[in-house]
This record gives sequence, C-alpha cells and structure tokens, in this order.
Amino acid sequence: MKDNKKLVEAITPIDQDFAQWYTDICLKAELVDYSSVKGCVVLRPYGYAIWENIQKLLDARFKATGHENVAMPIFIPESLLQKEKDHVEGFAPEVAWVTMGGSEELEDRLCVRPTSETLFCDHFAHVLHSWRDLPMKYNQWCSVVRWEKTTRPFLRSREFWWQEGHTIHETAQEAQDETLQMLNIYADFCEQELNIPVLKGRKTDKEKFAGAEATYSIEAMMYDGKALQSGTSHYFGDGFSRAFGVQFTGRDNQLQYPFQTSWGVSTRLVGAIIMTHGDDEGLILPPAVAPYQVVIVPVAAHKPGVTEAARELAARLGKFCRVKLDESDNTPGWKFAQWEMKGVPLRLEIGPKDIEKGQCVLVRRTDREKLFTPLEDLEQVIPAQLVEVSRQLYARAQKNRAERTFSAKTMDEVMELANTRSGYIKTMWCGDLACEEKMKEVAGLSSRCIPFEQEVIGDVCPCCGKPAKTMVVWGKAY
RNA sequence: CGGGGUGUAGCGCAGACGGUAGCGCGCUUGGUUCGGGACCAAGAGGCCAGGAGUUCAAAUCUCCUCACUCCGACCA
Repeated sequence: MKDNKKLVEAITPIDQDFAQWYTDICLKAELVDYSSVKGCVVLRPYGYAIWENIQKLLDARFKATGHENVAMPIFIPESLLQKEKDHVEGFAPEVAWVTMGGSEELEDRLCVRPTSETLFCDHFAHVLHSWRDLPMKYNQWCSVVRWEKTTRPFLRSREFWWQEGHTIHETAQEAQDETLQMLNIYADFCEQELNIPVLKGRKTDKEKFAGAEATYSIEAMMYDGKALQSGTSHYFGDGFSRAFGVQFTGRDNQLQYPFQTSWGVSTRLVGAIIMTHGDDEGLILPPAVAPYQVVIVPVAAHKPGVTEAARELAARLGKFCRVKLDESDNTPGWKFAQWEMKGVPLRLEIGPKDIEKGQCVLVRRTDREKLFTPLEDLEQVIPAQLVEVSRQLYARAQKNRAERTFSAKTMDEVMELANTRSGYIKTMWCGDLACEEKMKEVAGLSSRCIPFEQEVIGDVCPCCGKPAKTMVVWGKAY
C-alpha cells in the first residue's frame, strides 16, 4: 500500500461518486464490456455466470410451480403489435424496426420484440380450444430490445436478457392468484438467494404496464437510497384475449375469453446486486449466485507442498461448492485485492505455516473476519460461513433501507425529506393522478408502489388535503 | 431529446507554442520474490475517434460528424 500509484485498477470511492463507482465495478470486475452499438453491452464470462446462476435458481422455481419453457420469434409484425391499443401506445416510442429483408423493403415492417405479449396472444389463439387446455403456463428466457435514450449497464440497456412468463387461465381468480404467486416467488428469490430485501406492492395507474389491468412490483433500495424496480407481475384480465381473439369453449359449451398474466425479471437484477451489496473494495456477491463461492489463494506457492495442498483442497471443495484456485503468479496481496473486487464471498488462504498446523485461513468478504480453520472441518465450516455471508448481506441491506425510509404528513415534510435525504418517503394519497404528477414536479419523486403492508400515517393526502385512500411509497428511481 | 464532460498504446494520462509522439501501470521473455495490490533487466505495442478545411507542415488551429460518459426529461 506504500505506493498508491499502483492502484490503477482502483475504483472510485462509493460515497464520492456512486454512479462512477457503479461503472467502475461493471468494467473492472469484468462483468461487461461496451460494444460498438450504443446501449448494448457484452456480458463477459464473470457477469454472465451470475446471470446463469440466477436463471438456474429461478427456472427451478418456475418449473416447480408448473410452468413450461418455450421460445418465441424475435420479430413482431406491425399489424400484430397494433392490436392492443394501450400496449402499442406504451411501447411504440421505443421499438426498433426491421424494414428491409436482404435488399427488399418489407411490406409489413417487423418490430424487434420489446416484450412478447402480442406473440403469445397470437399463439394462444392458435392452440387454445377447450377449457381442458387451460391453464397454459409458459415462460421464455430471451433478450428483448427497447430503444432507450440513456443507457447504463444492467440497469437500462437497449438489448437486455430476461425471462417473461405468460399464462392464460379459465377464471379471473386463477389468473389473479397466478400474478401474486409469481410476485411472491420473485420476492422470495430476491430475499433468500440475492439477499436483497424488497418491498411488495401494486403500481399506481400511472406506473402500470401498458395494457395491464393491474401491475405489481418488487422494489429494492440501492446503497444510495434510490429505488430499483426489480421484478414485475401483471394481471391483464381478458383485455388482451379480446383484442387478439383468444377464445375457448367453456364448461358450459359457450365461447369464453381466458384471463391472462405476464411477469418478468431481467439482468437488471445483476445491477441490483451490485448496488445493494457493493462497497469501496468492490463487488460483494450473494453466495447463492456467485460464480465462485470460495477462492483459494496459495501463499508462497513455490514452497514444498503448498501447490499440492491447494489443488487437493480445490478438488475437495469442488464437491460441495463453486471454488476457484488462483494459481496465477501474482502475489498473494494482489490476489486478495483482486478477488475482493470481484466479490467472492469467501477466501481460503493456504501457506506453509497452515500446512504445518493442519489448518487454513478463511476470510469473509463482508467483514474480512479471519477464521483459522482446521482442514478437516471445511465441509462444515464453509457452508456455514456462506450462510453467514448471506445473513450479513441481508442484514446490512435491511439496515440501510430502514435508515432511509421516512414518512411525511405534509408537503413541507415531503419537500424537506426529498431535499435533504435519499430514500423512501411514505405518505398517504388520495388516489388522484394530479397529486402523483405534482409529487414528481415539485419533489422529483415517483410513486414506487402501494405496499401490500399498509400503514396509517394520517387521514389526508399531503398534496391536496382530500381524504386519503392508501399509503404510497415514493422515491427516486433508477 | 436538452445541458455538461471526454476521445492520443490494453488502462490512466502528458504533449495545445503547428515541425507526423511520450510517461506510469498493464502485457511478453528471463531471473529474484511471495501471510494485504513485490522487484530487476530486456522487449512488443499508436491512421493521435472519423471527415473536411487552413498551412510548406496539423495530435496541436477552424468547421462538421460519431462514440463514450455524467446530469435532467422520457420509459422497464
């Protein structure tokens, strides 16, 4: 540390410039590379591995609740996109169009899917005949394109990877249950696997998905107090079914329209992980999705027995966790810093002194606590310590959120909080769009959601003074 | 889409007074090191973002374009 100029890989301090810190992490932890198309990034092996782990865990949950994976086309004919009015109005400003096929102009230009409701509806109309065919519970893992004006890796890119679930059901109740079931799966996944506490609630009409009857979301709070919508689940009623002519013969031998849902999470979750858990040293990855859960750093690898012991440990640990043995010829100190930056939850140091004592040194990424551990105990200690890292991550995120959650009864209080703090502001709300718009205008706040867990803060809307209907959580969002 | 910033080696930067390029790190090879970002030596690496001007001569001056980035607006 004597020579600070050595720290060319250093990242911007998190409290100095959070946006720059975020960009530094994305690039220096080797998660992404910029491509030559604005807003499109390369997910590098280390970044993609995180997404793969997210996919594996979520896919298992989808399958366990009876969903099947499918693959839909990437193109939507303009005529198809036009069928649902609100939907097309919502998405038209940000779709990319294919107008040429080879050297010939297309008569019906093709939209590169920004989301696939229309494609699924078109397909459902083909394959649905009887109530016995229901429910159809489909999911697809794919990328979609939305022509964003300002872009940031993971948070908002022109192409991004996600999953979109699309289901149709015989009854409204069943579809509504599905909508909430999937929201709960997302929330549970974020909390259990990503160690990110989330707020569950319903979106206001202003914020809901184009064409939806109701949109629900999970909202996560980032280190800097800004909110990140981390997953959404929509209930469509039979609006899309009617627009696309999706019908089935019911138990009563009458033609009926099914009720529909869609829900999705994206690579934005990787952004949520970075911004929820990271610190000045770099990334901290939740053990459940970390590409490497343990990195083994041999110390004085040239000394007799060290390399052999390290390799033996790597093989042994590989049986119960994801492990990386760093045999590069960098110095141990360099490796410590490097793997801390890349967020590996646990480090295992093994050197001549350890071998002599039949132990190793385990270091937690979260608090750098050193644990001198007998080698024979690793099968017990490592899983336990991974759990401990998860616990610490969740506790820290929850503490940050608690410290940044405020409530206000008057506009003065709202303004005071919005100007001096960064976080959630809870207020009562009359339900009028005008007041929601005023919040944006005067305080720069958007409604995050109407939480399922309601509190009574007062009787009136701080904006207009009319009787309040619900409590809303406001904030600045990514 | 509006406002600011930046484009010179892989990365970070200097060169701005016109005279076709330099520093640090990284990289390669060899050697010594190794418990918190090691050191020595020898190398490789550049259409100075792109285009058009001015000039005997442009990284440097003028104009245009593009890209990236930050802050707004908009949207997931």
